[in-house]
Amino acid sequence: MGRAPCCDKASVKRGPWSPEEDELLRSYVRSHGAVSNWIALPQKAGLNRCGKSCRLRWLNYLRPDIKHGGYTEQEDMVICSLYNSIGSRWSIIASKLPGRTDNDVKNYWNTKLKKKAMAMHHQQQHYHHHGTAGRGHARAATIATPPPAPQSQCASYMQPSPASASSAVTTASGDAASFGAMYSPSHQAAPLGHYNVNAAAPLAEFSAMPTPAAANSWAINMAFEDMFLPELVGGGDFSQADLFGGFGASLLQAQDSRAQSSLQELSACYFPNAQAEMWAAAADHVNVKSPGAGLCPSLT
DNA sequence: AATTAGTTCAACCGCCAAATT
DNA sequence: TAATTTGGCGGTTGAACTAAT
Repeated sequence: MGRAPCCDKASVKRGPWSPEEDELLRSYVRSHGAVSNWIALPQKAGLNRCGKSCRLRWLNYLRPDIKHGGYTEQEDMVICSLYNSIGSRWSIIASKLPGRTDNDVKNYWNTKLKKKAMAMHHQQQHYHHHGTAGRGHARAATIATPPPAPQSQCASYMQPSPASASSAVTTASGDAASFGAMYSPSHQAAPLGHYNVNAAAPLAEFSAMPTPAAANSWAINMAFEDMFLPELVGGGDFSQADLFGGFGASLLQAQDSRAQSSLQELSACYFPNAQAEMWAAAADHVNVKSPGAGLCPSLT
């Protein structure tokens, strides 16, 4: 037997909210401050709605500091960077974007940004297939090839990671794995901008970010892989496919202890449960000490 | 002008973990 | 300690809207 529903779904109103309902909820929160019990709120506020629905409406729409639409290039970069690093942890990603909600970021990614990134990837694939004849490996081509014109330059930086070249993209982990596998940091070039996921301050942690005036589009003016947290992964190859799939072996072979600890810290932050098992298994093969489980303090 | 296809996004669903009883 | 309640999250859905034919 499952748990009891939080409300009687047959009797509460569902679907789009009316302006009157919005006002009831808004005025209740305004007069009572932070809501401690959303389940009890509908009755107190005079709303015929499920408490969870009220909470969602407030958090995703009625909160006064919410921003809708109009995503900036900087925000795009934050989302792509974090998605590549941690996958679809929308609440964490949204927490780094002031005024954005997890639902909004998720929708934005699913409807627009993902396509944008995929298009860039295909563009890059086309460049390597047709513009670098005779070269066997995409990465080698990038290193050997001077930066071409802007549009092609974008493509040239879009490198599938070595891990993704084999079966990584077909992992059952879905978009996070495949996208991460496609777009991973593969060199330690000085980044135009990068994001410190562990920083408490949202957006401000970007350094030397191109301004909108200087950069009409990050897709063109920024090396895509530079967005992907080189400081956290020690500058080495690191992909979502590694994280979800062959996690232990390839990562733990890294000789740089600083890189190892960064990787451990990152994975411990976001995958505390699965991560403990993986490190335990990996420890059989490599002499690496497992970090403690639990979220990073900076993320909580 | 009518129809179809594609896109967007608010809202819901179901699960999980923490808090409470 | 176990059972229950609640908050929070990510995935999914479907109505509304827009563009294409």
